[in-house]
Amino acid sequence: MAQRKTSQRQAVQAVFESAGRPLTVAEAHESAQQSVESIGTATVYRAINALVDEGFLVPVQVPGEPDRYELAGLAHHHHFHCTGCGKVFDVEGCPGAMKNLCPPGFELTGHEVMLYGRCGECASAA
Amino acid sequence: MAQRKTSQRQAVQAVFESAGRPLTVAEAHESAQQSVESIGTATVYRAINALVDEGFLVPVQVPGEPDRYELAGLAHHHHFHCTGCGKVFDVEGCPGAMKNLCPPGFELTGHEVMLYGRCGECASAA
DNA sequence: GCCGAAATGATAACGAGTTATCAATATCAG
DNA sequence: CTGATATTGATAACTCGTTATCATTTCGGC
Repeated sequence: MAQRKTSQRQAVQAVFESAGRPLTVAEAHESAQQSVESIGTATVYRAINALVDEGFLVPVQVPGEPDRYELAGLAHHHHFHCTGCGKVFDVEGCPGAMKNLCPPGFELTGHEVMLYGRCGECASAA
Repeated sequence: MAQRKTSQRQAVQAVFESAGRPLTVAEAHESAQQSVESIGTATVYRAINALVDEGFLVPVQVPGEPDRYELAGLAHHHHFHCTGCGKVFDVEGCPGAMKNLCPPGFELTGHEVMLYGRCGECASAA
C-alpha cells in the first residue's frame, strides 16, 4: 500500500487546480480549510511536497518571500507581485532578448522576470 | 555626538565601494576582515543597516537567497546569479517592453530581471 | 467489517538569518 | 588629556519557514 487518497490531499490538489496563480503554503492552507476545516499545517506541507515530487506542482521563488507553488507544465511565463495585497499573478509572454544582456564569457541557462505594482483589485481600490 | 567614524564602518563601506557587484552580509564580513580582522557579525549588520539608512547602499533581493547589498545610485540594471559559485553580478541593459506583459488593469511600478547560469570563471573551470 | 499501514494534526524542534544584550573599548568635543 | 558616550564583539535570543515526533485516526486490501 503506497499512497492513499485522503480528503486532505485531494483538497490541496484542488486548491492549486482552481487557483490560477502561484500560492504560498499559507494561502493553500487557508483555502484547503474551506473543504477540510481541520487540516493542519504539517499536512499541507506534506501534500505540497508530495505534489512537487510527483511533478504536479513547481516552486516559484519570490525575492524576500516564502516560496509559492503553481501547476507544472504551464507555458513559459513570468510573474507579477502586487505590493498591495502581496499576491503573485502569472503574466503571459516574455520580453526575450536575454542573451544580449549576458556578459561575455557567461553561460546563460535561464531567467526570471518579476513585475511589481498593484493588481486590478488593489489599483481600483486605492 | 551623533555618529563616529570607526575603522569597522570605514572597512565595510570600502568593501562595497570596491566590490563592483552585490554582496551578502557574509561576503562583506569576510572582505572586511581583511582590513579589520576582529570585526564581528553584529557590527557588519549594524554598518550595513546604517549605510542603507543613509542611502549609500540598496538591498538586492535574490529568490531563495539572503539579501545582497550594492551601491545606491547605479544606472538601471539587472543581475546574474551564478549557479556555480553563487555570486551575483550586475548586468547592463534591460530588455524593456515590460508594459506589454502587464495584464490589463494592473499598475506597473517596477520590475526585476534575474539571469541564471555560470559566470566566466565557473564556465571556463567546468 | 477487520486489521495493518499510511496519513493526520498538535506540537516540539530545527536552521538560517538577523537582532538584542551588555560589559569592555574606542572616539572625539572640550 | 579626559570624560561622556557611541561603538564594538561575543553570545544569547529571536523570527519565520519548515520538518520531525508520536499518539491517534483513517484508508483500503482482504
